[in-house]
Amino acid sequence: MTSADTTADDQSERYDPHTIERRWQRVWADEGTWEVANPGQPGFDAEDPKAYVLEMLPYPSGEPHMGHLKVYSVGDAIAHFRRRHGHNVVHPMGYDAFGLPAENNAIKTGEHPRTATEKSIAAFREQFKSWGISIDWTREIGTHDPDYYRWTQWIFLKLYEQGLAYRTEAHVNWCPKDATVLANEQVIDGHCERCGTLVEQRRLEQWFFKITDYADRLLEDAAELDWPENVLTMQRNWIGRSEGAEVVFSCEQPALEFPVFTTRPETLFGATFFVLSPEHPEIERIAAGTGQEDAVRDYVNEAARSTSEERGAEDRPKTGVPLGREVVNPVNGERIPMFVADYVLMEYGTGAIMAVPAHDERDHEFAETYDLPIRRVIEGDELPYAGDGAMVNSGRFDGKDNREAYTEIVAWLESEGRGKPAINYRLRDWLVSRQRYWGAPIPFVYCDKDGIVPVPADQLPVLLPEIEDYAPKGKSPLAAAEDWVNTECPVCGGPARRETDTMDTFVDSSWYFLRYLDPGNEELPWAREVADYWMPVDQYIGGVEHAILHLMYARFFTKALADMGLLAAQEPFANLFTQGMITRDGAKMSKSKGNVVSPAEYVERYGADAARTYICFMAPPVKGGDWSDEGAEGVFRFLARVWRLSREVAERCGSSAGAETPDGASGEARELLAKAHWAIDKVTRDIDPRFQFNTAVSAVMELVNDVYRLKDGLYDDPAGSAAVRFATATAASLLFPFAPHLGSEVYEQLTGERVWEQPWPKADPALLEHDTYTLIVQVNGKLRDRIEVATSASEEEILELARGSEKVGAHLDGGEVVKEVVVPGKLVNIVVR
RNA sequence: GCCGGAGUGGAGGAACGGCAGACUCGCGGCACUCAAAAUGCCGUGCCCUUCGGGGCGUGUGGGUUCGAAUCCCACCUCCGGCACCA
Repeated sequence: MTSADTTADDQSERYDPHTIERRWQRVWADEGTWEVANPGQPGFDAEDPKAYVLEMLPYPSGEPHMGHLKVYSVGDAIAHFRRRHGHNVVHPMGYDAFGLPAENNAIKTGEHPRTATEKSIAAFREQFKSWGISIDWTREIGTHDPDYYRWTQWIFLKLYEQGLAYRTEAHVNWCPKDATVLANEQVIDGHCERCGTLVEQRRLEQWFFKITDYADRLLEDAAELDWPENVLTMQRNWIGRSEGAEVVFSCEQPALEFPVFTTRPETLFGATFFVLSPEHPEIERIAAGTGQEDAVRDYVNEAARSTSEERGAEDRPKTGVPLGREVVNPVNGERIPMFVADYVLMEYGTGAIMAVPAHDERDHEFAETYDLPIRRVIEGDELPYAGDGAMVNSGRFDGKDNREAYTEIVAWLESEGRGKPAINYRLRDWLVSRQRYWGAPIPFVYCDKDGIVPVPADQLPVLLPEIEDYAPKGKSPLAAAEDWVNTECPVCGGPARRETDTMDTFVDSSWYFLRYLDPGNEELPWAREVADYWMPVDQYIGGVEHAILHLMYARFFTKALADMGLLAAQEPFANLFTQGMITRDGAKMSKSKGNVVSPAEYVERYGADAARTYICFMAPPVKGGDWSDEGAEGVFRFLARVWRLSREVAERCGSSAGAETPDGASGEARELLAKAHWAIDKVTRDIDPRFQFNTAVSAVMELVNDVYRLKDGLYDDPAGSAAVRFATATAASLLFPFAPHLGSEVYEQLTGERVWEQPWPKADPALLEHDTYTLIVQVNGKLRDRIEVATSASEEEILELARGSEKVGAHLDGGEVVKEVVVPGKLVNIVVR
């Protein structure tokens, strides 16, 4: 179309999302429509039930992408839905503003991470507002704000008081490119989660949070959560609880005891050798004086050099070196040789294992390689055999079932003081130190006299110093800020040095949902009565990529904070919804593939309502969805169709106040009202328990299609006209959670009312019932006829009608009727032979 | 290897064990128009058809059932998670 074709008059007749969207956004901003009061504040209504609707907070980098549009579109629909069900809804927004990308940018360009971050925040905020998301903006936070990280530091100190934060030297994952340590959770296949660089092992003094103390509670309480099963499974696997026994092997020369963890204590008689991890602290002592010193040292050094990926490689042959010593098997006094081998990990169990080659695949492989004895102790398939069976070669346990032997052997070990039942976890403590600039400083100082000293709470926040050079040098860039580093000890007043590491940004996001509730509180991170009113989050929405990291850390924090008496909630997120990823041409959107669709571009072209509604319509939100420009445009056309309908209906039917279901309709008017109530019922059920927004939107499309189909025959009759107006207003009302601007516009046009102030419509059961229905008639399970029958018809009557059908008769074909199945309200199936 | 999830038209996707393919896109047709766009309406799984209808169809092969996309078993493919955790 050329501009010459467009007259001024045409313009006013065209659906113009920008005008409509700006108009309503201004109303909501001016009136503070989405602001909600806390307990004790004016306007707070204790009578209403509460709902905390929360999407995962965004990391502000550049501009929002489609994933953001999706998560906030989904969350906003829920927030609107709950509000119109009479809930006090808190729906806040903030920014996970510390982190590496801003800092890496600073290294490249010299731009302060704060400047870049705040630029991004401004862009995010502006776009979120242009999307019309119903956020209470008075609660906005940024985790990089000293008013926020002051409390992150405060919580760190609280954890320290409780013994849940500690500093120790440990083998840690080190990313040479980012020049920082990483948590186990941030190492993917031996590579840095962020930059993909191969991770190295280093031994460093680091801060940890003792999440392992909560392993059992994190595991048990997961059962109570209304979360997707796959997320719960991932968390269970990550915690990796295994039950077994600790068994003590002793070494005579040098005199040492070696506890090992095993899940198969009943195979103890099959232990034919013993293996230590290369990182085991006693290695050198054991090998000393055996003539194996050099070989062992070489092996240990080699293991230290190799990366965790090399060591973890799938088909890597087992290697090891004899230590030249023996340990004694406590069940039979047998001496078995000791080895050092890198298939034993120092981080799990005790860093030592008893090797049972007959019943463990790895031990078997090692025994084959080094020609070590293999002794079967459980009958069964070929070796290595990991199943159950009767015990053999196990002294007085022979012939017993292995499960039974398990219990008896553990009991016997315990009575002898050589073992006990034990539980091991895969979960490790959370390493939180980062040798980077752009994060919350860890609030401690080191004093020669007083050691590790927490910064007193009244001296918080420990502000990030301004520095010149952000480039990592193997220690934190903060170390260069001499004036800042050198301080005085809070205990003795003597000279002391500040901790120069900053916190993992997952610490920031482990409690943000609490700060939203009381963001202005200067005395405490939140007032307990406020948190206890709102918590837990009733509906949390975000990507499944945070199934382990963020969601586990936030659960841990919540439990720890509850244990300190700061909170009643034991779990942060009662319900979790994980949205699927939006792809383009079947592939993840990425700059390198050049298939990125930016929300801003689309919103500019078709409006926020169309963008949001399309996101909800393209696929069930839990699944991914492939972005198609044509499909998106189709939704825009649908919204325009609604808008045009609304103009026409307002003109033809008038815009009387309210949207009550008109009484006394019959014929097509009644049919339309019934359709409207069907849509109410369908949309309501699709939104709430099902999160099937795509079928909810399609139900509204069906309703609108029916209005178009029937309207011309109804305008002239008052009852018909009322039905058309009601159906159209209902469509707007049901569309509102997805397309809030257009929903508001149309609803106001037809009723004079504000849709968000109206309760969510309720389907009238009387209108969901029909006088007749289409009976399906099958012969041998195949559809042969459809008959319109009265809803009131009895089974006998239905059967009579079915038998009487000509089409059915043609298929009975003289066969013998052996069975007739009648499902009233649905179908008849006649079985012939 | 282990643990999840998913395979339905040309595409995205619908379908409490009971009409397979709602809704949308795309495509075809009609109306409006000088014409086009926009809009409105109709059609659109595949094959056969005497136009009444008939056959086949939800990854593959079996099974349960009056009846299976849906439940069960085996297999294939794809996606996600974990992976030397003793």
